[in-house]
Amino acid sequence: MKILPVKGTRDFYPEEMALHNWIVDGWKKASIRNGFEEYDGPIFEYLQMYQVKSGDEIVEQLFSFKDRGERDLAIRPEITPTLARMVNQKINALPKPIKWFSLPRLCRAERPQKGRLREFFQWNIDIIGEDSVLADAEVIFTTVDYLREVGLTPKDIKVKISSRKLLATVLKKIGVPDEKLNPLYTLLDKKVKLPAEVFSTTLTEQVGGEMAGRIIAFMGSQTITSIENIVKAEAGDQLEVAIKELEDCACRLNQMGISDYCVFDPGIVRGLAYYTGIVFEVHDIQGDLRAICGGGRYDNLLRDFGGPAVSATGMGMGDCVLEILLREKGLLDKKITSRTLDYYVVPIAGELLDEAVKLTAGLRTKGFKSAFSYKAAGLSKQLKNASEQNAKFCVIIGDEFKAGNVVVKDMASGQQKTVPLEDFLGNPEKF
RNA sequence: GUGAGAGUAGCUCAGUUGGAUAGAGCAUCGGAUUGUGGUUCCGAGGGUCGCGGGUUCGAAUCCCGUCUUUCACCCCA
Repeated sequence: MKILPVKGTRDFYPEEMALHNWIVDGWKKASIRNGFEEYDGPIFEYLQMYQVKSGDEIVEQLFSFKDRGERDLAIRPEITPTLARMVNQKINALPKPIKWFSLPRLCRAERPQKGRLREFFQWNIDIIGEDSVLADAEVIFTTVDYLREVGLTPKDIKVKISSRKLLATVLKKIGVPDEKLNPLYTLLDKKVKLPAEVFSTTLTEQVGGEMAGRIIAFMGSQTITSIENIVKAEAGDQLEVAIKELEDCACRLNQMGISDYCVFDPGIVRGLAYYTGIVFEVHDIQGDLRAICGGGRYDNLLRDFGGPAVSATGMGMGDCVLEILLREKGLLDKKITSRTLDYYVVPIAGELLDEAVKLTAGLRTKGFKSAFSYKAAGLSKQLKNASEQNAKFCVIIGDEFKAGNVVVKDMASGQQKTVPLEDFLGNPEKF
């Protein structure tokens, strides 16, 4: 009976695993050099935890089950609720600001499509307990730090930055009533995907022509300062605060040297309601992929999970879209493989296999990645095997072993020399 | 959950109007090659044509169902 892999899942054969590890290791290194510490939680939690933030419709989009004690559980579709739970549990004991990262494996019961599977990995970084936009800037910097390291340039991607606070205050000043804000966010979030006319008509249906015109003008703003042409800020009001935050953030990003990656874009809304301040997404410049990552400030989340009102800001990046983009940009063409060896030991005759096994074990004991041929096939074939496994050196055990010697061959240059086995094993790197 | 396209060897694909034993390249394994790799040459293995049903003298080919997959919608934490 043939059993297929489950829809929307991936098998990681060694080749794919090597690539996956390369991505995950990059995330990890970028996190650590930016001062984040790793955490993780269980891969399933109480189903209720995911309903707190996102409501009941979320249940349709995750894998849930009952355990034998009739508890409603769910495989984690995101890790932020776990983070909130973990931080809340120890909030008083943790030094602030809390800078944590995680590389969770997540599952969502959605229909797979481009850049979106039912099981995936996501890089998460969060800074908790710091109100300053410096924290938002640091989250953005860490994100760019990674993307830049893997070879993406300002010609490939842009960090589009806006502010939920800005959007909310602008909409209120324009005259949108509070109860219409959330449905409006959903519509505004779709602006780039909809034809301009459809967007305009739908918007007019929701708020009327006059407001719609001003909202469209706001959404088209190229700079932070030009917003005041549409709505006026007054001293001390929320709009002034929001503008100041965005300007401060831009200033920090400039100090950090990544301005060329960043752009103000009031079209960035982010789907869910819990964002409270700066929000951002990274997009490919061509714009034919979904967002590479998204994040922002969510100052109420810990409180919503039964903790104190502690501010937080963070980012999440999935592996699927990232991999598609890197492949399109030719950044995965270089060899990413787990098949490498320091030494490949070649016995020429069957009776020399004993020596090959002993020598290989000796090299491994000294910490060198080494392998031997299982059978004493022709030298030519064994050298070919060594090449295929990307061996740096071959150690040939043949006739010269009668005099206690082996031949060490540099696979890159082809040069080789005969050396006493004892000397070689004593200090392999010398040869 | 809704809609559209696709499914032939491990991979990429060919297969005439429905016709006889379903092919190629790459990959794998073996040999040329009993002391010199990345090239080359020769050979082999590998298929329930996704699965089930129907039409037909005859189906990889046509029809229906189903599964998988791709893309879009919903949603996007």
